[in-house]
Amino acid sequence: MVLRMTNQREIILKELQRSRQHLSADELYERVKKSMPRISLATVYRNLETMSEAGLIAKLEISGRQKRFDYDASHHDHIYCLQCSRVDNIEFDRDLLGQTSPRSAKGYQITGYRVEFIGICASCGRKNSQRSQAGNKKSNG
Amino acid sequence: MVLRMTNQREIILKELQRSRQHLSADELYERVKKSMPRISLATVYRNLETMSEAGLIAKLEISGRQKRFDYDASHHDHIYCLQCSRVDNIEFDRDLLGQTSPRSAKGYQITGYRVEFIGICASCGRKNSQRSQAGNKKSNG
DNA sequence: CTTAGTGCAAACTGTTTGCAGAGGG
DNA sequence: CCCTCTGCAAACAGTTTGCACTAAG
Repeated sequence: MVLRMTNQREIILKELQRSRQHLSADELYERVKKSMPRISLATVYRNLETMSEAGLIAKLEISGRQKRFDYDASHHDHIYCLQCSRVDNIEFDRDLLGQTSPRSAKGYQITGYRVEFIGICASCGRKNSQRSQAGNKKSNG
Repeated sequence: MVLRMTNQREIILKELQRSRQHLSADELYERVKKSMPRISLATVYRNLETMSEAGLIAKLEISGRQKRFDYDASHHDHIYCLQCSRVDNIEFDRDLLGQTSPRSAKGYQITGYRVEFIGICASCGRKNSQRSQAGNKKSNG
């Protein structure tokens, strides 16, 4: 049960931190392969799981999407892009929601809540407005 | 593009409504099979997709879990059980969150947000307290 | 040395798709 | 009649697992 700091584990963790993004297992695998070509995807999955259990990183489970991993294990909320699935941190007054949210409902004992913001990221927004500019003279189907 | 009300579609819809629960595609498939044994799981998936696009039902995408479908298509929030994955409706003051939540962040144009409550449902809570009663005389590992 | 961790391939879960034939309007 | 819908099987994406071998402590 003692956690060993293997080469693989270290590289995965460093790559995730270096990215400053919320990467999926396969994105991370592609990056890590560059410095360790024989690493397997299963190892990446196993280590991400282990490290998120150990609290070194956080596992993000966004509705209906591939899991992503966060170099920042502290509790915070996220926003994701409808178009490209990119995930970023978001800050808002979580306490206020905590005050107004119910403590129990329908016999449930409530242990927590998750807030996901949904939107269009800067780069997709830019692409969209370029596209609609171009399409202006034609129709917009 | 015209929606046909086939036998399959009707049975799926009625079964979902009758259940008054938030069922997954395969749970629904098992129920529907009783009155229509030759129906295929693909048909269930296709119809759930079609009907949620048409606004007849709602598709629930809960973090890191199988999709579930809601006979009530109106917008409301949900709570799910950590132990058995059961999903129920929950009511809370959504407007208040709307007022305090940001309208944009990190270049994102925010189009919505989703709140998920997490907890232990009544029946799992009961099981747990029975178990801990029984385990009281021993240790609690 | 011991036992956690690895690479590989194969399994598994949830969901989607291509196809030829069926049936709703 | 047409064209949407169906059942089936096969494909697919993301993730997990069994196994024999490797390496960290």
